[in-house]
Amino acid sequence: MPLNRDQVLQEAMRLVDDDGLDALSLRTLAARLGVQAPTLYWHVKNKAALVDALADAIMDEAIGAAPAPASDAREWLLAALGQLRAALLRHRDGARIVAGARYSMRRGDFSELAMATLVEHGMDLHHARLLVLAGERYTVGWVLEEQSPAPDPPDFDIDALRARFPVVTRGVTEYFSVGRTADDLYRDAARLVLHLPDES
Amino acid sequence: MPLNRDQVLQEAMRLVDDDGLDALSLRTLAARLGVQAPTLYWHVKNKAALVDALADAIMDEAIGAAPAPASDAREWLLAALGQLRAALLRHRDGARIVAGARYSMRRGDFSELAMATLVEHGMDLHHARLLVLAGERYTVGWVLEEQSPAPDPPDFDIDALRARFPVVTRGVTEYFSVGRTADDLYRDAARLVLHLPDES
DNA sequence: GCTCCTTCTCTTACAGTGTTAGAGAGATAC
DNA sequence: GTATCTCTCTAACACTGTAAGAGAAGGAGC
Repeated sequence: MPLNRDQVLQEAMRLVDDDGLDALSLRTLAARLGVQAPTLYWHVKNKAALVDALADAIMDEAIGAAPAPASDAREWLLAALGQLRAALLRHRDGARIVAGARYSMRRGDFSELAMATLVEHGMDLHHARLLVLAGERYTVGWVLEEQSPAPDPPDFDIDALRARFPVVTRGVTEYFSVGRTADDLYRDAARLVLHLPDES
Repeated sequence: MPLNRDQVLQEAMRLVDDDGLDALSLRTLAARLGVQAPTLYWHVKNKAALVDALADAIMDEAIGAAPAPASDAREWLLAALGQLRAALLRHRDGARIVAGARYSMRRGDFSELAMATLVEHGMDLHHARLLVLAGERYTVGWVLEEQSPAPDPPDFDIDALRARFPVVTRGVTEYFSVGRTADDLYRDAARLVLHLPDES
């Protein structure tokens, strides 16, 4: 049975999940599919289009996981953005893939869904747009940072950091000292962005 | 007179500004400096370190342009983030460069400056941290999107977009129909993120 | 003057990348 | 039985980052 496009995309996603976006080469992908590299060009226009398709797949997960309309518009948006973050985090380099996508209609689909839902809840168009734009870009920027690999020991001198960034390190220890998690941090900052009442 | 590291970085930045990050190869950079590619390894550890240095340079511009302490803490942060955005926009692919930097102390310097200023203004540590984190990541995510090249005509069918994204396109036309600019959009959304009173 | 050492640039080479051109196998349609 | 379509192949090109090591130029110490 011949190879098909879906298998290519699926295996590409697996490769990225395993070894990261930088490890995605057409030759190694082809090898995992038991095929030669140029064969992939039958199923996919080029590498950029392949990565765009991965971005679409990730955004599809986010859209599919979007919550049902809730009582409060802003709470709904927070939940939707939380699902976006979860979809990005689910795949290694997910934020980089989505942020780097050239032509992704799914990005627009997510915005459309979010704005339409807010407007349905009675929010005016102007505020819905600002809120969705801010929320999306905040979230992508956030996960981009979350997924960027931590420096290794030689460059990671905790004492030097404490000396150079006293206020920041105090803020970090203050935040996490009471058992809060990285998820809490995203959510707390997101609530701030979306003008939702403090919860912690 | 021998080449030195600063000239390498300066020319690398010029190359990126001219032709984009994807056009930055050690061979073309070397050619512009009248030198062979491996020579660059004397001045720079490797290409990743070179890009990190570019990120540092961009962040230095942002830090150097940070405003003097103002009367209102949040207004100050808005101005500082505006300068961050300006520094990113000043260089082609600036946001990609900064977002992709592996080991940049300057990122921390910016956060430290921002948080320290907010705390000096009397804001409590907890809120300063959330606000700075949200503001920075929002801004980087924003400019990342701003700098991603627009699709070319074949893929850019305005009518198809209007049909697929009715609410979004209505929002876009509503916003820009009264003469507002892309700068306004960033600022309006940023004021929302930072809980500053609406200005437009 | 001579030697040593440091600083900087060179040539050569390697293994890997995305991508194109075009040949060819295998099934299907007429 | 021939033509067509679908899919995979081989071979090659131009390019990438990077390593190894030779060699030129200049100053330091004697």
